[in-house]
Amino acid sequence: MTDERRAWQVVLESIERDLLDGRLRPGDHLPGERALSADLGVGRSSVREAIRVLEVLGLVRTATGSGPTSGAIIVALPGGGMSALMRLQVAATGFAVADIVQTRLVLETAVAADLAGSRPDLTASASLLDVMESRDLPPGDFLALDAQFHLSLAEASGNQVIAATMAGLRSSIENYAIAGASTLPSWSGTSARLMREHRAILTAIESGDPASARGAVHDHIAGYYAETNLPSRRPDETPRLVADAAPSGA
Amino acid sequence: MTDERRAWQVVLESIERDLLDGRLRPGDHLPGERALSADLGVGRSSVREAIRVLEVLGLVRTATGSGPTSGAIIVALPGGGMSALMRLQVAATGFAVADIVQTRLVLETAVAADLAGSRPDLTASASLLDVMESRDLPPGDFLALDAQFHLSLAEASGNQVIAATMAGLRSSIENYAIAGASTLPSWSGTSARLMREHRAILTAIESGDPASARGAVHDHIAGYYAETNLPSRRPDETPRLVADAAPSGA
DNA sequence: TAAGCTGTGTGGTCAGACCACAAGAGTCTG
DNA sequence: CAGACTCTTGTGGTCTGACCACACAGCTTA
Repeated sequence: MTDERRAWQVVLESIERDLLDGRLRPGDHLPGERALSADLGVGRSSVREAIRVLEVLGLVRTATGSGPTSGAIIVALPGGGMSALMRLQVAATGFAVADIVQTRLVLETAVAADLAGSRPDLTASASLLDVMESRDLPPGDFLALDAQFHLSLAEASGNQVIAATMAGLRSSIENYAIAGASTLPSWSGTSARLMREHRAILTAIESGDPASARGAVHDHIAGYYAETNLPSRRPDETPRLVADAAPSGA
Repeated sequence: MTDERRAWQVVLESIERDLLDGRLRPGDHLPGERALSADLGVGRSSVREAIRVLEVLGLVRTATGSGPTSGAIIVALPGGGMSALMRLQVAATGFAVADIVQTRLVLETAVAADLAGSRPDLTASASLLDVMESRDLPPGDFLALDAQFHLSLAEASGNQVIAATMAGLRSSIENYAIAGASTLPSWSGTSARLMREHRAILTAIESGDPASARGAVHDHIAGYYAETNLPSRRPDETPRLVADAAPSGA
């Protein structure tokens, strides 16, 4: 009964320890799969399962071939993992869409208020708006730029955690946002309103008024989702009663 | 050049589609690994890599043996995956501890303000405080209960996304919180203060005053981390310049 | 009837074999 | 000598087949 941990968890823990102790840093290569397998005394398939987890979590990037860009490299890109996690949780009804939207409201209003207090450089955000306003875009393209705009505000705030979380929240309900666009009475009218609201958000931030920045963001997000009638939860769902031990996770 | 996607991504996408289309719901069993392998035309090892990802993300639970509790079962427990993701991102310096704390502030103050407005049942939270005050606890045990208390508030708000995110944020800096405790001049003094602040938070919520609830939570969280001088970022870190394509994630 | 045993199907793991790929070393050619 | 070419090497990606430990279901046995 030794070996309480699965073999792949041994690999994951070994890599996590190397990260915490500074033996592995972003940009470094992981040892090859065969070498890790031999070092840790586990099969190569177990090593691969651990690396797969790290890849989905946005911690490593893998590439075949030879040379300095090949192999598994530590990258620490939080966005990808957050998006995958939240999208799948929404798919499995672990997350309700309404909760996602509410969380967006909390985070984005906080970001806007923070930016209004610090007056950062928002040229990147503004140029995104220029692109959106330059020509008529189909809903999919428009919403993609819209997402980029919101993300750019989070990045301007300098908080990587909030930025990554927002990216994940957004991508998890991307399908709902796009599907909702097709139910609108007038896409051109809605998109015009969204663009006005975007400008209003920037104006409020640049005027240094946290309260009005917060309000502008709130109305912008809440307005779109109210207008598109997104599902609060799967209608055919029975009350969730899934109670079980959480996986020991990494 | 067909087969743009890796084999394990094919499996992941298939399962995600089944979830979205309602063919798989929480509580259901996944087909066996060998069956999935045959159905999708990929090797069993690729199926296992996909399932491993789902397990770490908190979407499935696997068990050996036979019978209704064995196999891979959809569970949709967001907490575990969020914790693993954030802990590893912190380990890889993708997330700065200061950003984690700031995000906690944003989310938890919002939760407190929300609770103050809705007057929910907080007996679970209160009984946790009773336990914490019943006897002198070592820092580790105390902080574990402290985390549970904060989580219970998020759960009382009913927002699963915020609750899961808070759990992940908290666990990602658990080590820092515990390490910080040992640097305190007087643990008993600090813990007494923390307990007072916990009661103050509950009182503010129950009095229905969002602003003071928000303030109480803010001071509580910010105070502890200011007192423990947690690292803002690894000191030996060069400016991060890791730019790379994000893994296509699931 | 009740206790024990065995069959069967599950995930967990390993070993080995290929493949495609990309860089670098070495070779050939002008 | 410089450039283009070829081959070697090492990487991750995948598949196959083989075990193991485990847990339940049903049968066998006392």
